[in-house]
Amino acid sequence: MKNLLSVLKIAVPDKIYLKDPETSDLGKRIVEHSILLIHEIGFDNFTFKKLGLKIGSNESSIYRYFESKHKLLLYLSSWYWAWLEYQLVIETFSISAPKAKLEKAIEVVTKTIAIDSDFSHINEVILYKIIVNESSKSFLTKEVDTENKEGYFEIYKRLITRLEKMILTLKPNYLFPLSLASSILEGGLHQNFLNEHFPSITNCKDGKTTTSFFIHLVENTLK
Amino acid sequence: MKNLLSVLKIAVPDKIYLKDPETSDLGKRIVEHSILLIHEIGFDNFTFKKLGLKIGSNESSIYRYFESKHKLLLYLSSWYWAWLEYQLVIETFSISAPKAKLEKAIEVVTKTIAIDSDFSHINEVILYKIIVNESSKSFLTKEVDTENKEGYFEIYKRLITRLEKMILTLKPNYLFPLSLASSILEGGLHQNFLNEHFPSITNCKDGKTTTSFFIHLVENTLK
DNA sequence: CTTAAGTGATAGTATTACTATTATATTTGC
DNA sequence: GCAAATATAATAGTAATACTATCACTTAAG
Repeated sequence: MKNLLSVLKIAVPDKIYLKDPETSDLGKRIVEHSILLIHEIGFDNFTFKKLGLKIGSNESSIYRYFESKHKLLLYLSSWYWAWLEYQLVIETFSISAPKAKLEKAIEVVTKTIAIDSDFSHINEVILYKIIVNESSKSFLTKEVDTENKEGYFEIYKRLITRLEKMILTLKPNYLFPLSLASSILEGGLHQNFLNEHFPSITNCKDGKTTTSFFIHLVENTLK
Repeated sequence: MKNLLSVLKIAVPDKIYLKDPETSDLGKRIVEHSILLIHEIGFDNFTFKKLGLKIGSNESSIYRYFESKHKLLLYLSSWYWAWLEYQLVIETFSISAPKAKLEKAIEVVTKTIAIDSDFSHINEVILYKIIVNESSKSFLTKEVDTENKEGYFEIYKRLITRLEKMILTLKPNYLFPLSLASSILEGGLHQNFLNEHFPSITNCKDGKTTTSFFIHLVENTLK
């Protein structure tokens, strides 16, 4: 995993940024520290000015990479979904039994990320927390339809169709494979959000994991 | 339904507002037109100044009712959840068979609201669209834990525990009744969001409803 | 060694999300 | 019917936000 990712590059739709942050030291520091700062103060309170201060750089320089903080959030989200897609593919690749394959897939996309794979400047544990707490804001906007047409959500949608395929392999005549797939993905994030902020309305705690909830749910649904 | 609601008042936690908007004509116009304006331009672009302009009133007067636009969103969300709880209770009250009761409950909480009950100044069809597109922003903030302690999400949580009870009545030994309940509620909104903005990753369209997806899901899960 | 590209510094703008103050209009209690 | 309280409106002001524009300087590439 580590080896492969040191060769491969996580590919984010290039319309999201003005200049690819992976191509320079400053770009990498912008991404790295934006994750830390958004986690620290929340996306709503996050500004490029504060980030500039944190990395000892100038606000105007950050604007050369991302035209707005919203685009930066889209970048971080896309990066995460691409990374997760990669995890999904390699972890399920060698499994041929449809049920076991889908189970592994559910595990990959619903588990809380707790270990940083440490192959890059990006801290996946913190990034995952941002995804749980902020990623919905990337599509809950008035501009979502235009941005969708521009391709900003391609990776996310591709991830869902990957899950869809696995569901259909297990049960070809199931009527809601896409809805089930999107429910697993968003629902997984939501249960982990509840676990953190509203523990009184989730059972995914005290040893019972979000993954086990969804595996049980999906298995019975597709039985 | 109409008759009852003309006697009853939808009760929103009173810490959410500075002055109860139900107690004055201006207050009602604030709520009524904030729904229309948020729907029109989106919550992020919505300001009290624009609302004041729209209702021919002053920004400062609106601030006497709500201390921020975030509090207004909390108010609208709470109002909707309270209204939905009321629908849930009266629609399921007379059903004693656990399975039929839960089915009706799922129907009530996952269907797209298309008819305004017209008992008040609040347009429920438009409000529902705001809930689908904006309500997550009411809890996706850095202040969520403090606000939760203040009781701003009580109605929402109570609604989920109502669903939980119905689930447990049908299957007392089920391990995830709260998670299933919260998945139905948030998942229902999310599928309707996808239907509107990302139709390529949902099956809840073309005659197949969100409700039928969840009824199938829940029935199999609790079998 | 010239040129282009990247970065930094500074300034400026319209808007936002409020707070504060004062004035005016309306309602209520006696 | 009138004073007092309350509600609303008008205006001004503030710090911060989310940028854009310009210019200077430094570094890297041909």
